[in-house]
Amino acid sequence: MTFIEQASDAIRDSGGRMTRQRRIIIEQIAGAQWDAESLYAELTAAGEEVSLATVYRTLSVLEGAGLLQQRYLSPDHERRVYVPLTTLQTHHFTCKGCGKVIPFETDIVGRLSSELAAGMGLQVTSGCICVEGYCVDCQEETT
Amino acid sequence: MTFIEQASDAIRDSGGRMTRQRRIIIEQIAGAQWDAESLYAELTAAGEEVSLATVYRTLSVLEGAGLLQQRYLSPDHERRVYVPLTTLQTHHFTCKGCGKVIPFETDIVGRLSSELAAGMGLQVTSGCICVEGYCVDCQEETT
DNA sequence: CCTGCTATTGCGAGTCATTTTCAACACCAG
DNA sequence: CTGGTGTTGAAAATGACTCGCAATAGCAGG
Ligand SMILES: [Mn+2]
Ligand SMILES: [Mn+2]
Ligand SMILES: [Zn+2]
Ligand SMILES: [Zn+2]
Repeated sequence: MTFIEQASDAIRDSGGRMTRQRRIIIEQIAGAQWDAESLYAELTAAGEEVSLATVYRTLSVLEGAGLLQQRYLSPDHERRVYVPLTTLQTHHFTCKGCGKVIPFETDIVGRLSSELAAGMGLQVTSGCICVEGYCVDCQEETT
Repeated sequence: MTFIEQASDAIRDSGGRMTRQRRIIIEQIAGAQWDAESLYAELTAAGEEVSLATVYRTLSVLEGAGLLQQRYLSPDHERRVYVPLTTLQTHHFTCKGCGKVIPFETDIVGRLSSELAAGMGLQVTSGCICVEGYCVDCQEETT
């Protein structure tokens, strides 16, 4: 079952409707992560008619359905992106030099959850990891 | 050397001036973490005269000097707080049940930095880790 | 196919934390 | 003291959303 089918089902199962706007948004985000503004810009540039408010609303609906997760790309909360859960659950490193976003995988949230559960009895339900610094290219430049 | 002395030195060393407003802000944040609005409310409640804009600006200056670090208390980055680097409490767990914020210490950012440096050559300069879930009390209630 | 109910949309207005503008002010080196 | 300039307060501006509401359009049922 594709991401788009999953999304349609999830929306219909909760009494929602599949609209033209939702369809184009879902198709666009099926392949990669997007933040609301960029996704909106991309769609309108491609001639699709949809409003920014609807992009925000649809991303929120899909997140509620468990099909997307929101992430922040840098520690200072610059940009909120939504990642489809079909892609591997990654976190992001943002280069302060060139702005490049480099995804990486880690089970650090899982490890932290275990530590907190064992040590303090805390039950972690969600976590956010954002790191920034300098990529290989930008480290060389400053040398 | 106290936090206040450190701050004064850092400000003067960079060509800045120690003003009445900066002094009271520095004294207040020397002991604990604050977000800008709360710090402002606390100071004005205590009869101190300072503007919210100056609170924001001073926190930013101190962060630039390396004396404070900003943190978000929950994964959805609701509240930004500044923590003095003299205290060791570095990260925060927010309870979704009662709103309690529980600080904890971990070298998990350090470990992640090492992993990224070794594996991908990335140089991490700052990172943010925020976790939320349920505290011990709130776990019991739902049982 | 119609139809009607109501979920959804578009657009403007509203939020809200944070930043900026700019004229008045106050540090502090000399 | 005093001038130069770093800082401040108040208000306006930002930016990233979120909301209100009338118009629109899915879609279940007939
Ligand atoms: Mn933001
Ligand atoms: Mn974070
Ligand atoms: Zn780079
Ligand atoms: Zn709790």
